Amino acid sequence: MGMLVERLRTRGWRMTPQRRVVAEVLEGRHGHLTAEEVHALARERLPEVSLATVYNTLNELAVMGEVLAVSASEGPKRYDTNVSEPHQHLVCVRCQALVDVHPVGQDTLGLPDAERHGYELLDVEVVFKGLCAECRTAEPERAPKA
Amino acid sequence: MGMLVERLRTRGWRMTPQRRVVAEVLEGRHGHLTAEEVHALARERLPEVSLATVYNTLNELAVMGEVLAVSASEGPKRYDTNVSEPHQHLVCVRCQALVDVHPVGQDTLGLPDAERHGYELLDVEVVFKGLCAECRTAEPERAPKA
DNA sequence: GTATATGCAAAGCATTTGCATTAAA
DNA sequence: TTTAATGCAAATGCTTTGCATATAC
Repeated sequence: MGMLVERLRTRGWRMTPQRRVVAEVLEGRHGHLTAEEVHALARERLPEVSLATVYNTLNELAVMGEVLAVSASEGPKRYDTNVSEPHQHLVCVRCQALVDVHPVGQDTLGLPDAERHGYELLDVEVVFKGLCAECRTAEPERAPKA
Repeated sequence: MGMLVERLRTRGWRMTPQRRVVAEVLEGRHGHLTAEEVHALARERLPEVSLATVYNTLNELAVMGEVLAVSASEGPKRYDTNVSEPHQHLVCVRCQALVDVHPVGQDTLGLPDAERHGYELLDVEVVFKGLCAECRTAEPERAPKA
């Protein structure tokens, strides 16, 4: 059984079959799944699990910092299980395929005081946009990829 | 009358009262308005204009590059009229107040080949997240600000 | 036993769309 | 006169919520 499930239980998270199965799906696949995809995979193991519960669980995991909700400008949110390693995203503008890229230009993290407008700076989100290899050649539309 | 309206007409854009009024609202206010806000302001001048038309018009302007659709992770899209000057955004995570900040760490625009995963790079979006001055002190929730 | 999670179905929000009507060119 | 834009209301896609039931602790 996964470390994620352990960690959550020790934090006093009430463990149910539904929550366990969601945690296991996330732990198994390191990807960028949508709520629907998590739901589909969770159902393979536990057919009764509802989409509402998947959403609730993903939101809780996000609050606990165990998962990162990535909102591409198009389409549904993706849930990123890679929370330990700092990274950024590269998204295909055509098919929404998403990959992790690793910090280059970390210096962007600094915004000079003169540019802070009184804000307390918490984070920077950097999203690279492009066309993935398949979309550079293909004509027809494709389904999004994790 | 604004230069925006002129420019659009010379590009062969069919000019209607609705479109003109939307263009004028955008030109008057340099801000980051939502579609609803644009609609409200447009109605002050032309009460019959519909929300659907505002959406259609904003989308067309975005395709023409006259406006930039900014999707904050929370809430509706903001339409940014500042398209000439390269800049980035700083968003309050609490009230969604949004300000422009000016390119620092432009070098982020480069993603080394080794990190490109076969993608053709088109753009980078950099969004700084923080707490605005008001939210740093205030307790109660506030309405979003342009 | 009690607090909390679940499933369902309905509501929500932002946005798009179909279609008959109207108006710009 | 032709081609395209409008308004409306309904449909869409994603996500949240209310509430009665079920269940982990």
